[in-house]
Amino acid sequence: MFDYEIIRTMNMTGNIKPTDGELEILNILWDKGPCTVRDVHEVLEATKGSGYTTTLKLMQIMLDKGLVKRDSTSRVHIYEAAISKTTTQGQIIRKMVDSVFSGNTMQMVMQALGNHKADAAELDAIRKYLDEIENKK
Amino acid sequence: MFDYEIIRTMNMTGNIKPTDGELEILNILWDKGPCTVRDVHEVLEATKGSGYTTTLKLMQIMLDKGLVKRDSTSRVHIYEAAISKTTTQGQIIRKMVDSVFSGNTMQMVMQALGNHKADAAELDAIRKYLDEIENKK
DNA sequence: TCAAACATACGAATAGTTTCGTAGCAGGCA
DNA sequence: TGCCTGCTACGAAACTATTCGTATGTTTGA
Repeated sequence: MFDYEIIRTMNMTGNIKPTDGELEILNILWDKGPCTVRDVHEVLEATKGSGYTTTLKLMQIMLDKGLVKRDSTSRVHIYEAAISKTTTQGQIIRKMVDSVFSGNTMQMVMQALGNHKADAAELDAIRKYLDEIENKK
Repeated sequence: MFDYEIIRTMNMTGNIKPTDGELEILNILWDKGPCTVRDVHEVLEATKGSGYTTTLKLMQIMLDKGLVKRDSTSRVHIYEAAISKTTTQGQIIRKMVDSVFSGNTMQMVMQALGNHKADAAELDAIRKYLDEIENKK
């Protein structure tokens, strides 16, 4: 359907570290799927009031870094995330756990649960998930 | 015991956002308690090979930001973290959940549990903790 | 005493992120 | 055709984070 160009394939397997601004754009792309710069810009303009060329430049940099890919066969380029949402989330969690919790995932999870006011349904969902994990072994 | 100067009290209640470098230093201070620049530097030199004045400068900037406080009554200044470990961890988790999981803490927790190879003891610890949370309500 | 060692302060170079102005090119339409 | 609009490309400014060299002052021990 699209004819994507990918500048640096490196990031597809290697480590990524999207900046905050890049992450905002990735979230939009993950949410809406393939987008033009204008599509992305309209969201960002509403939330941050940033200018069109700002968004454009950022997306061009992301292309260069391999965070997004694009189809530029037509005049209006179409961008899509080049890295998966869950993979990226996992890497960000890992980095955070390493730098803030000395790599102790369980401690981070408990801290997160402690700060969050969870209702009974949410707690049950976690219990069910724990059982699933245990049964899979 | 110590006679601390605190430059900007703002950060004691307001939002903080330690950089990666600042977080490394905070971790050392949380771990070891009050430290001289040299104490901190020796750890950083071993792990990163950074220079003494680099560490010094960073700690001075952190003082200016209110991330650390120091006793400078004696020639050798003594630094201590000005923000608590658990509070900081909580804020970092919140920021991460907001920007990467659209504020959905439970989703983040499940993702973290899913990626982490937890053993039975760890899973039980979480279960016990969930019960505690539920009984407190 | 006085030189070596060690401490802080400060300025500046470097690198990365974010922002936007300007230029140049396509297409549509009066 | 020729103007208007919308698109991409590019360069540079502003800002932040990081690093380190140098200046300067204090302590110590031979």
